[in-house]
Amino acid sequence: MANIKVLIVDDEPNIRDLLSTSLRFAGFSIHAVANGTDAIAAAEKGEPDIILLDVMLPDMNGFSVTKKIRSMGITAPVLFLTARDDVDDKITGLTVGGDDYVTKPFSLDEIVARINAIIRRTKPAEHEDSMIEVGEISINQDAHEVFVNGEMVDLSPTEYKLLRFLMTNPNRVLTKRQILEHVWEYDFNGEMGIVESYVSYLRKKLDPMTTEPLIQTKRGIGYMYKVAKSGH
Amino acid sequence: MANIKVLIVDDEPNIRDLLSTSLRFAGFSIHAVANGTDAIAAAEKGEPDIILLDVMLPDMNGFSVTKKIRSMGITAPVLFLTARDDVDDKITGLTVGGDDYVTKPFSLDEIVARINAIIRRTKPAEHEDSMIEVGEISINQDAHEVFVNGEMVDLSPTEYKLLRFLMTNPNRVLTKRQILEHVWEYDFNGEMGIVESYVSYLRKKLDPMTTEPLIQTKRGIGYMYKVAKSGH
DNA sequence: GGTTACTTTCAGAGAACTTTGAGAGCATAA
DNA sequence: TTATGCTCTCAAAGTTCTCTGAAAGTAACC
Repeated sequence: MANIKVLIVDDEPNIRDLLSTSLRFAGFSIHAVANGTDAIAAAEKGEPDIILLDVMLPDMNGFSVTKKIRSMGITAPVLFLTARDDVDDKITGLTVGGDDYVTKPFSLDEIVARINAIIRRTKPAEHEDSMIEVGEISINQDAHEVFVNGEMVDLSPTEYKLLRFLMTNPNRVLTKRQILEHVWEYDFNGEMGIVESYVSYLRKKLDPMTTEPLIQTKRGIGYMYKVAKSGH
Repeated sequence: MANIKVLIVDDEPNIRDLLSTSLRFAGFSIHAVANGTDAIAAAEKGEPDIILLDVMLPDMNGFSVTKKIRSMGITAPVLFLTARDDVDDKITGLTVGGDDYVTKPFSLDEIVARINAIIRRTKPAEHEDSMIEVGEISINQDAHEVFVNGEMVDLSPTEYKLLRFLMTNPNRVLTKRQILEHVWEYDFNGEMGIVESYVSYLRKKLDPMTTEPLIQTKRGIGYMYKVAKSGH
């Protein structure tokens, strides 16, 4: 993957750090600022490939920022961060370009998935594939569709995200905490038992269609999506 | 392996010494401090590759320390040390990026394994292989899987840890006390007979699949994982 | 051989962990 | 409103693991 530059704009330091750290770890180049004025300056100077933009900023709102940078000839797509209540026609109307939006609180895996989806759409040359195929299961990330040996399976949103996270880390044990922190929203306050529940749901739906169970339990640690090594 | 610098942050002198000594022995460069303020200074000056950070510190908690050093542009991954009770709800959001956590009381072997796992993930270039291969047995540390002559063996968590410790010290006699101190948690209060029990479990599972017994008894001292010297 | 000290193995109680089902609460759609 | 689906919690039931203690086995030494 080419080096993708992401500009993060959020006034809450917690969110900014959370996003910076985990997107940097996901392989993106990060520049983070706290307000609209800095965002406009950074967009002009840094030539980001994508902008993560909080809609509520202290000095101006995200839409004004977008209009301003677009008028400057910067076409980088914008991924808006917004509170759930603010998702009205303003946003849905604005996501015409390559833009998209995510509601707070989000999950880290969700943000990474959305960024990749946007890059896929806007830079077809240097993207990652929208299909994830590991073992007997394949996922179409654009359509959110899951196929087991060619047959489609209906998953709830959470089941889908959990499966996607497991499949992007095949043959590696993931602790329940890792799973919780990637798949669930960052302010989730509940118990890890929910991971166990959702693994159970996934197994119930997937195992009847596979030749062998795909999600292995690693007692005392967590779970692992197991695939036979292809190749040597 | 490149020289890995580890910054240890813990206010309990016992724990600090325990960690310093055994991590130094494991080949890391160590710098140890007792509080958050010193940790921030040391992180800035020493440029550690990884930070071992107690969550409960006298002056500030580990979360604040992490935020502070991350906001200074230091991206070193953090391995949090935390009491088992605090894991439930307070730590969510901590293990971003390459971070991980270990609950107190931990075992020394566990700490070394986690550090190596984090370095493998964050510095794929200069890491050690996730496979340990000694004699007829190989261990995949990512998947926590053990193979004897290519065939997989199912081990319990403690059996796995014991075998890993023996295999990282081949052809060296390990006293029962050494084994107890590395494989079991540091506050383990029981008898050394448990080492004998677990060696017995391992033999029962491994010996039927090897050409000769691999764990030798050194009467009056301890045990040794024996391998024929492969031509250098 | 006989004695002693150490080691191996077994069996079992209790603890820890996992799986699953039932259901409350909530949001969404008809 | 009612119906449907989803998320999450809780608890019961099942499973596996840990550790202890005792009995049987083995090596070392006199």
